[in-house]
Amino acid sequence: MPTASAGSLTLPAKLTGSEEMAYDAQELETRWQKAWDDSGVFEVESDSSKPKFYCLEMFPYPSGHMHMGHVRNYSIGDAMARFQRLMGKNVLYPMGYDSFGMPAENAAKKEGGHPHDVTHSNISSIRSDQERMGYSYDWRRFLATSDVDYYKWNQEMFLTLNERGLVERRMAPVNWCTDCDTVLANEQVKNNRCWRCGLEVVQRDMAQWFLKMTEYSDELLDELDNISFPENVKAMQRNWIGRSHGAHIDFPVVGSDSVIGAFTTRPDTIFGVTFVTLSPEHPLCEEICEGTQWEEGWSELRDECAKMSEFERINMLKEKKGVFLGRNAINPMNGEEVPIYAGNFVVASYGTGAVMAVPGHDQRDFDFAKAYDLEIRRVLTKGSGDDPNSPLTEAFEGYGHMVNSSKDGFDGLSGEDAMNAVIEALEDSGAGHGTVEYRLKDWLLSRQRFWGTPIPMIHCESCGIVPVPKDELPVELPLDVVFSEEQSGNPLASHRQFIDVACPVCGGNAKRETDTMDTFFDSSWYFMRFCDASNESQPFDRASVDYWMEGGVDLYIGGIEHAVMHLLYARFFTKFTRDAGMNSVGEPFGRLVCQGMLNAPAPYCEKCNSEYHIDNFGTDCPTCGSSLSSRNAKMSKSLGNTVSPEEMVSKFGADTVRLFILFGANPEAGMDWSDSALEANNRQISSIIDAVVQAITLDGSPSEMDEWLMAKLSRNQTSWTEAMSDVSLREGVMISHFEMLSDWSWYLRRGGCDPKTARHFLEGWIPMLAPATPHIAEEFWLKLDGDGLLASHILEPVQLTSGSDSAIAREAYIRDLITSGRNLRSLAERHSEKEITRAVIQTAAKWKTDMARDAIRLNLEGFDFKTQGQSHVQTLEIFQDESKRGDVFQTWQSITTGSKKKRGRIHSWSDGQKSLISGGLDEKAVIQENADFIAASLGVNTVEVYRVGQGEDVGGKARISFPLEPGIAFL
RNA sequence: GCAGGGGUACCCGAGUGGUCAAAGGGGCUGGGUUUAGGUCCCAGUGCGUAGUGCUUCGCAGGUUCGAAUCCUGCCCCCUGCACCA
Repeated sequence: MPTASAGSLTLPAKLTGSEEMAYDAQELETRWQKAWDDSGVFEVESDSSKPKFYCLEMFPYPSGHMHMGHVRNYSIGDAMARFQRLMGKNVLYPMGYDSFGMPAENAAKKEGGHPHDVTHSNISSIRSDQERMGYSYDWRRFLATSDVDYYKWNQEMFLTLNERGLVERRMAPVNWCTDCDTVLANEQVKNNRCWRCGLEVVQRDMAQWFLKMTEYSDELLDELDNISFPENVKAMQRNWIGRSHGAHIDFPVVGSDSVIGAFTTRPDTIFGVTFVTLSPEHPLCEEICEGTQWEEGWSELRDECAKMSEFERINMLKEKKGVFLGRNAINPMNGEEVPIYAGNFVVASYGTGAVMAVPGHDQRDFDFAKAYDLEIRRVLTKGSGDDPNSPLTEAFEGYGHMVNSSKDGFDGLSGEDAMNAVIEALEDSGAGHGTVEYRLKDWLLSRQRFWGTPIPMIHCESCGIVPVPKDELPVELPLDVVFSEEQSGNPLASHRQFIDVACPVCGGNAKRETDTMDTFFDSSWYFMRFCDASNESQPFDRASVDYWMEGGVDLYIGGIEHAVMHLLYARFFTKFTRDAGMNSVGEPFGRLVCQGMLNAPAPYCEKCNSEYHIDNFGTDCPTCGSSLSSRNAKMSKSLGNTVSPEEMVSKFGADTVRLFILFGANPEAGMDWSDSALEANNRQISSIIDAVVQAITLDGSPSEMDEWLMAKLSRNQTSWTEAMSDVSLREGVMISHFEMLSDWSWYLRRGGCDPKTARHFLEGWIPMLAPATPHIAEEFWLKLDGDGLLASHILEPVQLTSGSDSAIAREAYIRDLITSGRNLRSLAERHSEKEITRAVIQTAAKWKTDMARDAIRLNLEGFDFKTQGQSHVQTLEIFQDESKRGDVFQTWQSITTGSKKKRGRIHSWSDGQKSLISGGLDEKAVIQENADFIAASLGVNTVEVYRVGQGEDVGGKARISFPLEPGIAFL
């Protein structure tokens, strides 16, 4: 038996009925973890003969320990990886660490030592937490981005980017975080605050390294239509890239050679321009007003805007403010002179930092014009009834027909036509052209920090900036660097041995670049490295990446916080490497799933509408003093409502934690932590163990329940496979861990006891338990004497047999009978003076079931009951009996067309019910055979059953009896 | 303001045209088990009723033989972006 590697067993191989499986989760789980590890069962290689599945989680930053958010992320991924292996896929499921970055550097500063050591001890601790959860990673593909084995390829990729003209060093106003002592990329600034530390960023002019991501703007945007990302992530990326189509229009400055270039998305409003607005920082401002009476006003405005952060400018300044700059500009379409203003609402960094102002058709310009008494001109009408000369009370921003054009050939045009006509005219006169603007900026890559990949560039006194030759890589981070709290800035900058270098071109004195790369560079291609993680001659082999990443990573799971940053950079990298001939992939992630928040109870004050740290449980609100209630809030350190995975695992075992996480909510949904629910899941596992032990030790003979059980297994497998394939893990787990168990219970309750059936059932069921709870599943597999490790087992779906539908329908019939019997019994009790002891069941008269069968057949043939039903029913033999005519009509109607409120039964019967009727189910016989069970379920001593007419019409129930709905009288 | 996602029973939450008075879980109620509590098991949980009924899925209309599900308008909530020209 290949399972020998599992070591000593908790249980004897053969169980007797009374024995219970001692569930020692700690022992059992670590034993199987070791068995999986020893067998190397999760190690994979490219294999073009098998369909592949690349399952990946956003790799973690190695802070001290794994937290619940990680557990959720990886439990989802592991369930999917294990599921896909069961489906016969070649599954790549790797794990690594995003280990460069500030926290390690800060820790080193605080505690002394080197970030390298801090990082490595963190990695081993988080890795052992992951191993304890039983995640099925191919650990041979382990990588840590701060290892030189990895970051040397960062440097090579950087040089490749440089070769392809995608690297640029330029002076630019950049976002600077004083707390982190470094610049930040646009994507890393949220509400003008640093994404990591939350401090407000300031603007500085610095020479920095940029990656020209904007070269891929269009593809990054357009390809969003073809990939399976959640809509909100797509929306965020679209928003971020911010493509707008429009025109660039040149407005010459009167009495000067200068020209103001303005971008507009609405060239159709060109004739409505009554002034031009520049951002106060615009270089032309000074030139225009220098030495005039207007200069002072402008410099005041500029200083006022500069003092404020961008955040304040947006939120505090509701009022439009501007100053005239003393000169006019010429509208190139009509030669009209319009005044030039500087305005506080014009953003320097978007478009050209200059706006052609059309107050009639732009609300901001309208407000500005009102404040400064400028002309508001209508050049579009809403419709035919709209008077082109009536004054506007607000800007009309929609599309409309051009009017009041001071040039022929434009009035009457609207929308696209109008815009195209204007663009064409501008292009003819050379005063402008159609163009596209993007909100996306190039990626600011350099960081003034130590713990990152050194940028492989050299500053030579005579040759300028020179790339490090590829064969001289890596440029290693020195280990002999001293960190201390007093020291700020990058210690590389004062490390002589690192800095001083000979120029690779001329051999003269040169200095190394001391900036390091943004750590998002590391995570922009790690998923490709995983495909070929031990390659020593290149970042990755093209064939490996093409195999594993065809169609992208099949499932990528992580948090929504990376919707713009990481996901956009990774997409850019995949496109650049494709164009560099390193792969043919193009899009990195085929399907992205963003897991929801994990919440846990925290003290909550309804009055103040805020949550407090859990230390406040049992006290009054620290703000207002009213009593605190409890509410679920995002698990966070600040609220202290985090739950330690280690503690939960040591208490309940990894399987319980995994089951709870997966059953608690679907991956995308938010999820509330609940101790009682966790315990309930732990009990569910115990119930499953009991059921499996019982199934293994079953001792009896076959019955008609066997077919039912196998039919249910088959159906459940089908719906389970569907749910799991779709990453609807909650639904999947509900089937595998709840419905399967309740089917088994029903089987037993109904007298099923065949060991052979039980074994077949377990062979189908146990693999379904593995994705969520792999350890107990593996243990069951061993107990069942299954073939090899369950971890490498491929599930053969159970085939439906011909009688499946009716077996299931038959049991459903009994269930329905009991359910309605129970309801009726409580009614009967009110009408009965003595205690109820027996039930008399009358099944429908033969003519009724014949009629039902007839109707089902006719319905299949496309018979039109509405028009032909009446005449058809009159041809029936039973109709000739005059005393029954009313009843016959009514029954026919109930079966076929139904009443106003209730549909005909041919529409409401399930396929199984129809097959019972068509197959001539003998209801009386079914009830008779199961009389004891039914009697017990209905709480009566005896059940009598006969067909209407074959016995006394007890309680007048014959009237009510209907096919599949017998009349029941309680006595 | 723009974009995306939502509003389902006491609560959470599944449900995209008929098999829906609506899965599952929690809570609550009753019964069993127990010395008791807890656990566990069974049942109930819109109203009505010795039965085929009535009323519900944010609000108001509409399409349909039939709507929680499709369409239109409105209200409210969450998330992201935002004087982006």
